[in-house]
Amino acid sequence: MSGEEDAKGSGEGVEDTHEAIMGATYHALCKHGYAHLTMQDIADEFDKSRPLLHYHYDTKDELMLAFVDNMIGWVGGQLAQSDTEDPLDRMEAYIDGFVIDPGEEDRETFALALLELRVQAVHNDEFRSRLSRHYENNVGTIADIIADGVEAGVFRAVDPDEVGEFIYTSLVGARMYQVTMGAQHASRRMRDALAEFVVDDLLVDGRTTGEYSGEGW
Amino acid sequence: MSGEEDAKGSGEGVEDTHEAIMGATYHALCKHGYAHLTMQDIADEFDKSRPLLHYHYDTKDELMLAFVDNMIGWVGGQLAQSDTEDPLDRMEAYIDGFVIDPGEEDRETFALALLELRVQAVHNDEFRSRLSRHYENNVGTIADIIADGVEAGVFRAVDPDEVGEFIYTSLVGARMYQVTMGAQHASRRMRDALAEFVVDDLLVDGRTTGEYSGEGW
Amino acid sequence: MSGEEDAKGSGEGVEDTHEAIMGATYHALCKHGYAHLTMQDIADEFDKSRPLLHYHYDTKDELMLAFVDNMIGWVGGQLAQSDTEDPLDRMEAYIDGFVIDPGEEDRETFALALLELRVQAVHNDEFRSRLSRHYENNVGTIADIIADGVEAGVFRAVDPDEVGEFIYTSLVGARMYQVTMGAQHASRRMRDALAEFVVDDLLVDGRTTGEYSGEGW
Amino acid sequence: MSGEEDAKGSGEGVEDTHEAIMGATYHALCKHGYAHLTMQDIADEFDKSRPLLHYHYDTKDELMLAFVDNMIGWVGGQLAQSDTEDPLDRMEAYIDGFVIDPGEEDRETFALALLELRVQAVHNDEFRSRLSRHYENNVGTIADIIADGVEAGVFRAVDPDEVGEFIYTSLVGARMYQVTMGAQHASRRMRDALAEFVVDDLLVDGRTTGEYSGEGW
DNA sequence: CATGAATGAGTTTTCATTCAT
DNA sequence: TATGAATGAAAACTCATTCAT
Repeated sequence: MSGEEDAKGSGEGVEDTHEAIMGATYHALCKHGYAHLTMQDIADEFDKSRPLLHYHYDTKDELMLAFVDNMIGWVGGQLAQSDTEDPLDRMEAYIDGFVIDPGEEDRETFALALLELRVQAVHNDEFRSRLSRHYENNVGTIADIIADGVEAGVFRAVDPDEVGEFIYTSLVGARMYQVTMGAQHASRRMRDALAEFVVDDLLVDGRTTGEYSGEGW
Repeated sequence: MSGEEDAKGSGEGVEDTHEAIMGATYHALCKHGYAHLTMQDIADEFDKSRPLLHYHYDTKDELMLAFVDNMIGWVGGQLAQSDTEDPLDRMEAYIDGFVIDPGEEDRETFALALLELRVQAVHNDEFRSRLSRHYENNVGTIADIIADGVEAGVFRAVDPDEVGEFIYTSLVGARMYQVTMGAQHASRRMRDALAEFVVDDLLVDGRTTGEYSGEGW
Repeated sequence: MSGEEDAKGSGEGVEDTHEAIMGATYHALCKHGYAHLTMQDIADEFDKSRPLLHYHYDTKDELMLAFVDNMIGWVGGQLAQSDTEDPLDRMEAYIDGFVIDPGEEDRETFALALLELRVQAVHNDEFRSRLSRHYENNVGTIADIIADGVEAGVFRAVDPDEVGEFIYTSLVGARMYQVTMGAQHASRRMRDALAEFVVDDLLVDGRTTGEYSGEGW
Repeated sequence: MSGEEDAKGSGEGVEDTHEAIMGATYHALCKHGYAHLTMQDIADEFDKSRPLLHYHYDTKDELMLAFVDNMIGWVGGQLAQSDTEDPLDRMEAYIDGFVIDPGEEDRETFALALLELRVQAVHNDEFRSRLSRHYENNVGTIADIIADGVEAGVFRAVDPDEVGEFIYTSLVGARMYQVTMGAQHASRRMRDALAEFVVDDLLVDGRTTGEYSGEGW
C-alpha cells in the first residue's frame, strides 16, 4: 500500500515540484513582468511556501536561469516536430508557428515571457549565452529548410542563412509588435507578407503560394 | 517670463535640469537595465543628489513616464528629416536609419533603451499608450512613403499600410536580434534583404535597387 | 540491557550516534564559531542529515547543552590522572597541562571551543551553571595540590584557594591570548613565569624548580 | 542666524549619530551577546530606525568593525593617562586599572564586550588584526613600565616583555573568570596575588608593596 | 532511525520617498 | 533648489524545526 503511494507520491515528486515552480515562475513573470517580479510573486502562483523556492534554487538568479533553460527546452520541443519532407510545407509550418491569432492568449503570453528574458539577456551573460544559442537554432532551423528546398530544386539558389535570418527576425519583430503594443494580427500580417514577398520569390517556376490571406498557402 | 519668477535663477535652469535628469536616466537605464534601475543609479549619472530627482518628479513612475516622452520626442526629431522628394530615396533613408554598424555604440545603446521601455509597456498602460502612438507613427511614415511612391508610379499598387508594417516590424526585429543577442550586422543584413525581396519587388518596370550589399542602393 | 530494547539495533548504536553528534558539533563549532554555528554546519560534519540531529536532541539549545556537558566530561577525564604523590610533581603536571606548543592544533582547537562556550555562558544560565562548576573544580584541583604541599611541608603556608585561583586564572588568560590572538608560546611563557614567580616562591628551603626554560622543572 | 544653527545643528550631527550607533551597539552587544546580536537589537537601543544603521554602515560586518575600532580607541584613551613618573606607582595604576569591584557594572559590562569581540576575532581576520595590535600595545605599556623600573634601579633585572606579558595575561584571565563565571572579586584577588608574587619579587632591596589586601600598595 | 521536503519566524539589506535645513 | 539624514515597506535569503514517508 505504501509502496503504491511511493511510486506516485515521491517517485516524481521532486520533478513535479520543479515543474510546479517553473510554472509558477512563468505565470508570475507574465503577470508582473521581469522588472517587478519577486520571489513572493512566484510563491503566490505556487501552492507551497516561499522558502521552498530557496530550498530548490539557492538564489533568485539561479531560479531564473533554470527558468530560461526550461523555456528554451519548451520551445525546442515545439519546433522539432515536422511530419513532412516537402520544404515548402515545412517552411509554411515554421512560419505559421509564429502566428498568434486573437484568443490565443497563452501563446501571446508565452511569447511575451520569452521577450522579457531576451531583454534581460543584455544585462545577464548567463541568460545571453543560453538564449543566443536558442535563437541561432531557430535561425538554423529555417536555414536548413531553405537549404533543403534549394537542393531539391524547389527554391532558387539563395544563401539559406541570410534568408533564414531575414524570415526569422521579421517574424520575431512582428510578434513583438503584436505582443507589446497590442497590435492584433500583426504576426498574421507578417506571415502573409513573407508569403508574398519572400516565399513566392524563392519558388522556382510557376509554383506560387496561392492566396496569402487565407489559412492555406 | 520664467525669468521674472526667479530673479537670481539662471533662466533656463529648470529645463536644463530636466534635460540633465533625462540624460542621467538614459545612461543609468542602459547601464543597469530597467529591471534593476534605481533612483540612486540615476542620481549617480547626475551630479546632483537623489532627493533632487523627487523635487522635479514626484515619483519614479512619473520620472520614467517623462523619460518615455523624452525618448519618443528624440526619435521623432530624427525621422522627420528628409531632404528629398523621391519615394525610393526616402525609403532608402528610412530603412538605412535602422542600420547600426559596429562601432555605433551610441545608437545601439539607444535602441536598447527603447526596447527596454517597450517591454515594460506591456505592464504599464501609460507607457503603452505613448509608445503605441509612437510606433504607429513610425509605420505611418513608411506607409506614406510607399503611398507616395505608388501614386508617383514608382512602386506597384500595394497596400501601403501592410507593406509599411512589414518593413518596419522586420527592421525592428533585426535590430532587436542585433542589440540583445550581439548579432553583429543583423540590422544591415535586414536592410539588404528588404532591398532584395521587398523594395526591388515594389519597383515598377526595370528599375532596381542595384547592388544590395554595398553602401549605395 | 539496552540491546533488549532494540532487537535489530546495534547495541551501542545510540551512544555511538550521540558521540558522533558531539564530535560533529565540536568540529563545526571550531570551524564556524559559536556565533555562526548552524544545525546545518553540524550536520555537515556528520554523515547524517539535519533532521536526525533533532531526533536525538529536540532543539539546538538542548544539543549545545549536551555538548557543554560532553566537553566538561572530557576535560574532567584529563585532569583526574595523576600517578604521583609529590605535590611539586603534581603541580608541574597541572601547569604543564595548560601548555600548548606549536603543532598541537587539536589542543588549541579544544581550548578555543571551551572559550567559545565560556563566553556564551554569560548569556545562558544553563551553560554558566555547568561551566561554573567545572572551573571551580579546576581551581579546586590546584588548590588541593597546594594544600597537600603545605601540609607536607613542601610549600610555605599560603592560602591554597587564593594561590590556586591565581595560578589557574593566569594559565587560562595566557591560553586565551595564544588561542585568540595567535600569540605563539604564550602558554609556555606563562608556565615559565609561574615557575619562577610562584612555584619557586612557594617552595620551602633551598629547593628550587631549577631551569625554567627547559622541559623539566 | 542660520549660521548659528548650522554650527550646532549639523556641525557635529553626523559624529553624534555615529557615536549614538556605537553606543547602541555596545548596549545591544552586552544585552544579547555577539552570537545573537541583530541589527534590530542595535536599532532598539537607538532612537532611530533600523535602515539608518545601513545608511551609516553598509553592512553589519562594517558596523561591527567600526565598533571594534571604537572599543579599542576607548580603552586606548584610558591607559594613556599616567600622572606620575615612579615606575612602581605606574605599575600600581596599570594593575589597578584591571580591578573591577562589585557594583562597577559598567566596567564589567565593558570587559565582557571586549571579550566577546576577542573570541570573534578567531574567525574574523579584520577583528584579529585590530585587536592583536591592541593587545600588543597593552603588553607593551606594562613592559615599558617594567623597563623604566629596571633602568631606574627600582626593579631587578628581568625581561620586561616576559614579565609584562605575564602580568597582562594574568589580569585578563582573572577578569574573564570574574566576568564570565560571576566570580566576584577575582580581578581584585589577582591584583593582590600579583603584588605579592610578582611586584614584591621585582623590587630591589627592602622595599615592599606593603599590605596587599588593602587599597594602597 | 533516517531523510527529503516543507515552513514560520526571523535576518540582513534595498529602495522609493520624505523631512529638516 | 539642493542635500544629508531619516524611514516604512518590502525585498532576498536563512535557519531551526517539523512532517510524511
